[in-house]
Amino acid sequence: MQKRRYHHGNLRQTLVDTALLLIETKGPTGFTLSEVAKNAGVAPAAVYHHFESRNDLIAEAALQGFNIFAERMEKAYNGRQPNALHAFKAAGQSYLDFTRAHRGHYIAMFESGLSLQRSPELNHAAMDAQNVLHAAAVELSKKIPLEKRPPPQMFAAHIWALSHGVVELFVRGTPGECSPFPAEQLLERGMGIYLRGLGLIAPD
Amino acid sequence: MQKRRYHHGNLRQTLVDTALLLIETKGPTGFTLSEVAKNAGVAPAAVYHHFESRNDLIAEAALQGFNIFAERMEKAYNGRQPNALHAFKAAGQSYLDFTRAHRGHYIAMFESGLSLQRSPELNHAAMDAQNVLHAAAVELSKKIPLEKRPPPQMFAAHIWALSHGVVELFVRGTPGECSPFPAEQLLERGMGIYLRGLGLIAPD
DNA sequence: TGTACATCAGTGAACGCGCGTTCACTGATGTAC
DNA sequence: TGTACATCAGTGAACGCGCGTTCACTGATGTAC
Repeated sequence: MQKRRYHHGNLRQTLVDTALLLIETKGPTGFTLSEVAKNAGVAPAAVYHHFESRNDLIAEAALQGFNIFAERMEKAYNGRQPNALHAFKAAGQSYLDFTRAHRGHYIAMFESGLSLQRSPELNHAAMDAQNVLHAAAVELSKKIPLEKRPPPQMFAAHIWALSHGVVELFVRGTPGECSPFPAEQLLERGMGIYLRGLGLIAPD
Repeated sequence: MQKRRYHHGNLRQTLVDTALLLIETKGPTGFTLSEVAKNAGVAPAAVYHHFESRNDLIAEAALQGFNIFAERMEKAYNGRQPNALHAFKAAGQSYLDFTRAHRGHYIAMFESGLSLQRSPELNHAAMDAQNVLHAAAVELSKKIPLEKRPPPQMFAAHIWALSHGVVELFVRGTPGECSPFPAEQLLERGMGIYLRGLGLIAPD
């Protein structure tokens, strides 16, 4: 690491990364602007050259999170061609992977209490992520007989809710609960049972 | 309302109720001890005659929440005899009802970040609530052929996760998302599909 | 029934702290001529 | 190539604020005799 100069060069992203680290260890309310600045080796006031406020910094972290998230889902979905069913399940599992690999982002996105309406960019990024799952659901629902086909948005919502619930209850310590089963297995089998209920997997 | 006397008479519970109201409007981090005291018409220091700290007050709110929650689940489950399937679904739905009717409690329980291990009573109350669902799952799983029967704890976890996910994503404003469907319907149909996948509902 | 007194549940003023934010500033950089 | 200068990205000290908590206190209550 070369000697610090007066001009940092990449302070904005450094601040985001530092904030993410702090969020991971202290939660969205535990981290402070001053501490972010200190850990980045910079005066608190310097932050204001790059962000309007503390919340603006969190929002940027969340924004980057949604982008990474959408990208991962997309990749997971496209990678496992040609079987649409496998691809769909892979997209669900990537939800879990993401929360593990990007805890800070996840917290900023879903547990920091910031509104997705706070900026058009943020809202757009969130929608993008959601749309990957929607598109996958639309694709998959073509294989369900028309008369027993639920709206694709609905079963995308089911899978999302199941994934999110598994994460909140059994991955993150939120209620201090430890799972009786590994989260991956829990989600995998949950999705399996659900998809069988839709008639997408043979009853055995 | 009669004139306030020097001794309140029921301050402890009043403080809890006041805190719940504040939590509902401001979230678990937005409410302050001083404000609770003020809204209860009492000096901040008075709180310390009833609670050790701010967190202790939140924990009491959460404790009461788990008790109410367990009671409701129990009632929903027992009420709809004799059909075990209906009873199970009712228990799931009561999760949703509870979060609507007791938003403050719900937030204190699941979104305040306090550990369930902080006191044996709290932990016990949380377990009680969970056990209602477990017992229901055990009962219901008897109707599944042995070889395709998942551990009852697992499918209790699935239902819990699904309910929790629906609440977090589509009832509470957490990600600022508004649901494309009413939450009740979403959960109802989600559980339906899942239970069909288990072979507990005829494929129609 | 009346009095003395221990106990309890409040008061109100104050504290130390650390937060987010502002301010006038200064050092470094890039560009026009 | 050298100089003047506008612009940018930092500094560091200070601010006002409101928080959780503590303290010595006082008024009300209940009980023993």
